[in-house]
Amino acid sequence: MLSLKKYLTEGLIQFTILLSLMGVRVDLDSYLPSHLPPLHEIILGPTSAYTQTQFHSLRGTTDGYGVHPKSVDLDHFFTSRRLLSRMRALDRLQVPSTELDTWLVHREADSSVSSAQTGSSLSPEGPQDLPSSDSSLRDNRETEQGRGPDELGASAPSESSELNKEEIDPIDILWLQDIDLGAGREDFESRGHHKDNEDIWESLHDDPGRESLQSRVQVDGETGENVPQEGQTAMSLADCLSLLDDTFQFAGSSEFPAPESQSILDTEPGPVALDQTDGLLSPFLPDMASPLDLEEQWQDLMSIMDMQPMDTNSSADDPLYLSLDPPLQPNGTLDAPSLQGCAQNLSLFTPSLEAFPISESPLPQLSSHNSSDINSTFGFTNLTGLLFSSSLNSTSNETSSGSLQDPLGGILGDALFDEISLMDLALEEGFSQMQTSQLQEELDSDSGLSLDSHRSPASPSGSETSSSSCSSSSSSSFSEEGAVGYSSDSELVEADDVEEAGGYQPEYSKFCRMSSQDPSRFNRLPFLEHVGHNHTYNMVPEEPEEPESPLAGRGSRRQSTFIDRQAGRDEQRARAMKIPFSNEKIINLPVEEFNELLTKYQLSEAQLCLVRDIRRRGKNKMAAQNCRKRKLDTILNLEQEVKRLNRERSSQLREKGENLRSLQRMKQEVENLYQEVFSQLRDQEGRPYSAQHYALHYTSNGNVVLMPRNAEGQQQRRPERKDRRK
DNA sequence: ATTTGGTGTCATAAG
DNA sequence: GTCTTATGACACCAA
Repeated sequence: MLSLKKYLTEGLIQFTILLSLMGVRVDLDSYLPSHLPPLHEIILGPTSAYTQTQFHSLRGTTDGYGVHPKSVDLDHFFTSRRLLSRMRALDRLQVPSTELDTWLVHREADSSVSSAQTGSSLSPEGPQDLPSSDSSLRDNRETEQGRGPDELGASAPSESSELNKEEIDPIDILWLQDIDLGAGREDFESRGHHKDNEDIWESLHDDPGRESLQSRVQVDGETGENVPQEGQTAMSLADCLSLLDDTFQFAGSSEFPAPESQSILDTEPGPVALDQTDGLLSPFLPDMASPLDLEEQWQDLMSIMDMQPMDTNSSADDPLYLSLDPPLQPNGTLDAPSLQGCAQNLSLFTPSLEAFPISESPLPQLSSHNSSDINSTFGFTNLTGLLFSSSLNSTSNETSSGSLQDPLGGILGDALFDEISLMDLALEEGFSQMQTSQLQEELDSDSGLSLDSHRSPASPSGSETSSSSCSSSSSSSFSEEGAVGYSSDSELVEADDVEEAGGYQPEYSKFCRMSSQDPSRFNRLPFLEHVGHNHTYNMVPEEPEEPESPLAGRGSRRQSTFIDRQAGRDEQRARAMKIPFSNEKIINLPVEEFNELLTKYQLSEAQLCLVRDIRRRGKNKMAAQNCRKRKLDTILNLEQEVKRLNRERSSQLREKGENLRSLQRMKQEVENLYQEVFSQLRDQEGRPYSAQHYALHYTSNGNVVLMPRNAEGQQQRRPERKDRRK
């Protein structure tokens, strides 16, 4: 019975995987036996991300920053923060986070990319932004899903949620492996993709005057070279390339002023031909006699793109032309149906495309970027350059290895992924530098962090006036905030924040406790007033000139010090010197009123000196309190800034990983299309072309040219050669 | 006995 | 020149 259950469970899981292949999401957890872990744990293994830790409750507030360091609840808060800081210290490690469920799946696909994301995207997010475990989990997932399409900038289908994509991801890997093993080919051939492709093609080329598959077949039939799939495949390749070029908008790149997509693919209707020419180069040029740097390669490519149509010049050594006419709009852009058709076409050759809504979600997002954004985001030249250089590398390897079945295979297999890895590294470093500089800038520029901003004379002077005005009527307002005279930005912010202000106010009252020695606060309390005025005999004499109280020293030292602290030494001195007005007035009166007060009474020199000292010390005491509070606020602001930057960093790392993955998928599709086209090309004798000696190249007018590899090196330097089309 | 944080005070610079 | 404010440094105290 148990084995039967197990069998059924495994079958359910496998069935779910199959359903996910078809884009159907099945929640199998509800069907699983209760003793089994959830399905995602069965598939992915148990993750700490799903372990609901109650560390959120360690913070009473949203993130704990509302708690002032001087809060009476500070022990509790710092305990929480210590735990959290430990978790943050695990930045590079696996930190429990609800985001893990997204990235652990990708780890299998490309560990190089996702590992960095996993480490970095976790630490600052997760616990800090989670007010409670339950709601945080839900919120995070919501934000994750809600943010996903936005970050992709895509009109992603609603059913292709983030989770769906992640579920399909490993399946896509299996698909790719099947393709590599040749299994996928027969598979989708057996599915009758020919017919589908033809349908798609016909739908895209409903006008008989345009290039149709049949016409291509006819032309190909003349030479006896091509089968109908070639045209479709070639069109798919062209569409895909146009998509890529459209997507990345290489034309706008100052570094690599690539031609616009329509310049590449804008082909007037004409007979499809596998012409022979000798003069064209291609970004796919695999064989490079001499290694050129990317700039030179691009110049060559540009010269090719700018070539005018060539005059026909048939020769035995000329490379073959394969004219491709992608369904372009009059303006040269691909309309939505074209995209759809391209996606479907692509999906026929690369079933993984069905798994990834690449034509819908990533591409529009990427196309929204301008070239500088792309460069800044990816930190590399462009896809064409990548393909170019990578194909070069792969070809150079091919000549030695002899395996030329996959001219672009090196792109994904070695060179491109290496470059992506390097790019990732460079991005990582650049990002860190950028973030460091950004942090520096913000620390320098942020007024909330600048001490100078707090040196605004407004608040102290305002406090001075307010307290002085209050002091004229009563002494009640001295120890109020206005008397302290410091109001920081963070204070205002936290006061505005309902969640965070709660912890701050008690602290502020505690902070105000620092002014408990102030006479006004002292006088506000009747019993303390009584102590302050009537128990001076407990005062321990501190200054020799002050007359000793006859009862001094009689009380316990502890009691005297307590009273001393409560009353204030200056207060005691003032009483000892029989100063006829309160210390509060001495300290807080404006200088004019203070001088007027001094002139009102006939004071001795010692009394005058004491009064001035009291005033100086009192003001300095408040200044010191303000200064310390300002320091604390600065520390708090810095801490919040660090937290914000950590969140920003993880978000950008996550976005970078998504972009890299979508780029890799696009490259994979291009490579698949290339292989598809190349493998179906036939020479006059009906034999397939050897990848060792021939390679497909891409021209500016949308043609794909089959060129001998040995001629490429020669023609690389002859970009002025004119295009020839039949 | 030592450490640590809070507080007051002084000295000094700057506005 | 005076007053006020800010701040580093130091000492004291209590936990």
